[in-house]
Amino acid sequence: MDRQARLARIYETIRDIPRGSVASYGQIAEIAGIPRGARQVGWALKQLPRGQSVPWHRVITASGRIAFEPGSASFEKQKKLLIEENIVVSAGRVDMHKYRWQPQLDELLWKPSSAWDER
DNA sequence: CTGATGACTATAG
DNA sequence: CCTATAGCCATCA
Repeated sequence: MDRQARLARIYETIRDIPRGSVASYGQIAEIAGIPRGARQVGWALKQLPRGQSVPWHRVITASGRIAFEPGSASFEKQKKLLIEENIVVSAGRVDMHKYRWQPQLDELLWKPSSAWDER
């Protein structure tokens, strides 16, 4: 799998995170078929062109923290986006037990689920 | 090829 | 909770 394909799979997986839920870098990597690729997910998001429809803010660390340095512009931006979808962010942290995305098997097998809504 | 880097993670103290 | 340590792995100088 080349770089482009990996980037595409990572972005697609993140697009599947429903509004109001979050996922960890490692979780996204696994679902995208890249075991132990947490750092690659972080790298992919850093490469993400602005204006792309990828909910990058729903990706946080496995411990429930926003990966950016607290107080930084990026940190505040992500916090704002999370709060906008009613996710509680306290001290830069999110309750993973409460908000962690738990995809069902059918969601993973049938990705373009949104396509059904279109017809 | 080599070593450094980092939007990571798990574990130990 | 915090620090240290060790894995991890694509990418880049």
